[in-house]
Amino acid sequence: MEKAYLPQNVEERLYTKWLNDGCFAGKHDPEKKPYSIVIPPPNVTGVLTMGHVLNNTIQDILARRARQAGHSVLWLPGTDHAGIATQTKVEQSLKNDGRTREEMGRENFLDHAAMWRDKHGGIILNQLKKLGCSCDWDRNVHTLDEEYSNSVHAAFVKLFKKGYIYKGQRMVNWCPASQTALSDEEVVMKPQNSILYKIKYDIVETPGAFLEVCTTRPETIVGDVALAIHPDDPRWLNLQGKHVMRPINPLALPIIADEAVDKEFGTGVLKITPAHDKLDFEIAQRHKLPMLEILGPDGTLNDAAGPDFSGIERFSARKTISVMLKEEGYLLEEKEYQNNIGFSERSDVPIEPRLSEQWFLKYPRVEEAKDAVKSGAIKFYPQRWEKTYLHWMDNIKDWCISRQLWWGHRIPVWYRKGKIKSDPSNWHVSATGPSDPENWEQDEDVLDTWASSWLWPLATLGWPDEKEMEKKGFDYFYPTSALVTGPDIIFFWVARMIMAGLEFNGRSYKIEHSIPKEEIPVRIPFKHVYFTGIIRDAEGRKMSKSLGNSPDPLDLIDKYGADGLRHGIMSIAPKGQDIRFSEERIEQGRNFCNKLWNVCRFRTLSGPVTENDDHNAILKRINPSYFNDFDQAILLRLVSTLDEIEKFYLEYDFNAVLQSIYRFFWTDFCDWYIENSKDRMQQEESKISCLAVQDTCLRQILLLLHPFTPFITEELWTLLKFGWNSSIQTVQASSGKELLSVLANNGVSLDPVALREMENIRELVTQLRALKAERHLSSNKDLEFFFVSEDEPTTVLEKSMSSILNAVGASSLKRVDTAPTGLPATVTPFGSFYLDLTSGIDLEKERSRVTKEIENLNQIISSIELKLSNEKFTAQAPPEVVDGARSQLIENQAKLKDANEILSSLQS
RNA sequence: GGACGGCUAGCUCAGUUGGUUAGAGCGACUGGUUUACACCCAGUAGGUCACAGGUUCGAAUCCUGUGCCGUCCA
Repeated sequence: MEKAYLPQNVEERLYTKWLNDGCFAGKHDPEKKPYSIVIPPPNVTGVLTMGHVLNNTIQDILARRARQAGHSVLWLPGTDHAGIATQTKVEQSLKNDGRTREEMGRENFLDHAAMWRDKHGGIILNQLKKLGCSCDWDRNVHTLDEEYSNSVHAAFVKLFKKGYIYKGQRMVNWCPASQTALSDEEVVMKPQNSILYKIKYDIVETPGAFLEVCTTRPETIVGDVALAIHPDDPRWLNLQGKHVMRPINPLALPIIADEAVDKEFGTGVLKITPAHDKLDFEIAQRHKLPMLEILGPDGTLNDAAGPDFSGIERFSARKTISVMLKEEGYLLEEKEYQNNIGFSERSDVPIEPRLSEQWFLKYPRVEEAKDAVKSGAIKFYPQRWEKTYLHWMDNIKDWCISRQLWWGHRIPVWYRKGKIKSDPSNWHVSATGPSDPENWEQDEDVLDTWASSWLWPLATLGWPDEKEMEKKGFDYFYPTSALVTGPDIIFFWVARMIMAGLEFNGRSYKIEHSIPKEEIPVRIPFKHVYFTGIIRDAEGRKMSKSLGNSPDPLDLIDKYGADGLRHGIMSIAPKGQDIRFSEERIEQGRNFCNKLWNVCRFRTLSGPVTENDDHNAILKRINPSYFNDFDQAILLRLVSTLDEIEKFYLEYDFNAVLQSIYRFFWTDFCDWYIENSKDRMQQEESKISCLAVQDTCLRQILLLLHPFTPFITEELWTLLKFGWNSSIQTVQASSGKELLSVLANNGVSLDPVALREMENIRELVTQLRALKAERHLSSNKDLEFFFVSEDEPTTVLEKSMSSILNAVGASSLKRVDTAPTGLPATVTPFGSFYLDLTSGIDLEKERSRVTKEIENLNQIISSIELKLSNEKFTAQAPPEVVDGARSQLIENQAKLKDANEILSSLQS
């Protein structure tokens, strides 16, 4: 074996082997329990980010652990088409060649975009392979695949027939950059430093009188159709029936009263621009006011804004108009004002509320979707995200699902040529289209990408095609076991998938029928949702391309290995908390792998590994006559570690799992057990037995680690011959109970007392090492210690003497009747130990050290005494706590006595 | 404005229904080529558990309030 672990020698070779062996195929196997996960589909043209690394490592851990547990596992991979993002990129590349999509035409553009996708797409899938992800690649799905598209269309048609999809002229969030409508969820509110303009509107009927109106958007004045005031406002009575003159493009506008006006804002008078503001639109509808549209789709003012402004971009129009108002004396005041403006999530430009004709979806199964989570049919980890989910569900509004794009699923609605489009009797709605296509034209719009990916767990398993569902094992794998995703898409995706699952799954699809409660658990798309944290940089900022603070995971894999990266990222990912990334942690992941490699290497150097191929074969080599406290203690720790880890997995507490493995492996096994084994390797019989215990531990360690670090564990599994020609992938770590019973079957029983004794020995060794280290004698192995002890702890000591001497680096521990004077000493669970030094002792320094220890003990003792003297404590606290305090008092008093004796031995 | 999360050692974080002397890793410092591992080993220092009240025999942990940081919603 190499002296250091070299992942590049292992990872690619093993991954290829796994693929060739078909280890990751999700098969319908009635003998096994199913376990399934669908990947949150990344953007097909995206590249791997640290967020993906975290998210997919977790999924791989779940998949691999389930495989080890004997489940038939399906981890279904795929990508989505990311409508706006991809189209924007493709259009940008066209623009660089001096072309536009409009001049290419829809068909050509889509061909071009598909080619572009095939060229740049799928990179991320190969990156996931590098990371070791055990996806069933043969099942890879893309949202624009024909089959997937069929299910998107089928869902649309079903919902349309049910009356849940409708077309309407509504206020929508318009993105002037991508020139499409967006859903409410795609709008990000940002606080902005704006200017609040106070503008004078002359009252037509009363010359010289005027109203003051405040607005941050003076450019919309040319779209004003009225002014509004609250009916409770006392001024309203005087103004009833009167008109004001619009200061730009002069026109007499009515003054109206509406309860929606905020009396507190500005002057309490609101200008009504119905085509460009949500509230104004509602008010205008109530008062039957005209809709005056003054902005075009690209955010420039149009002809309706008048010849002075037509063609001017919205923000320069704002300047132009405010200057005009000022010059003409209509601008009364300008002041700085902070308000929230909606920005397009994609293009990062302010969205424009715009009146347009769009397709909307009334969400199905809202109540059932809430119930599914409330009742625990779907569990969120951490649970607190339920609140966020339910709050959104409580305030749910119809979803604008049409997008003015070409890249996506075209809406399956056709209009009869030459007839009025707005009349539904001229519509054809079907997944396959009309039989006489020459007489129809299809709707120009495509669906929101989320309106395709909300079907992900259904459609990837073949829904709604019965044959495909059968082939893909729908009934076997659905509902999926767990979903791993970020809380940032809880509305976009998680909530919508739940509703889609409830709506579409089930053979008994009936229109307008509510779901019986008992059907909820079979219709839901997943049982558990695990929300990861968001990866931030060392300063706590989100990782982004523009900041350049995101490391390339592939570079990290080259540097530290995929296992190192996986281990590192999992070690810094606390449950449900955001994660501060630091490369040092990944380095530690690599170091961990190297440590594992080396301890296994040491194992191969210590003796043959020929009898390792099954658990019993290993345990049979344990010889009870050479089975000592060290063996007892490490196996007891192994048992408790196995139990602990099982518990942590149930809570999806991966961080705790890893910590638990780390402590057992590094501290208990390497630092104590292996170190103390070295002594026992001298004799053949004790060596054989000791190596059997080592192998027992290593075997479980590899099994436990395999989900986290699949490559190195598989490699070592083979090198230590734990499986006769078989992979680690389908072998499960024992539970504590199982291990105890299999040990018992092989004549090994464990006594918990050993663990306590081992703790005492550890404390002794540590103390003696410290005594040496403080005097820079740690490399000196010929030192002797004297010790004074009142009771007879020596059996424990004698039993482990050579290991202790080895660990401390001493030639002997000699019991003496009277304390030697003038020697550095320490109090241990086995009495006072004196370091035998003939020279170089600084008595003053020794005294101050012991004095400090005495002070510390006194403090502890007095606090326990205080506690015990409190009658309420002894009466009310649980007896075991009181007893604990008492025995602790005795222990510390004994230590104090020893320490005092040591101090007096140091008086010259 | 509302909701949620965080504040524990220099840094990153554990700390399970309140119960012994609050832990780990990294970093710092000291020493070390001991039959695997310097990607390592041994040891040392380092904490008013954000702050203020309260409940309790007992609070990092429960309650109330305040402050700061972050996220989401309006």
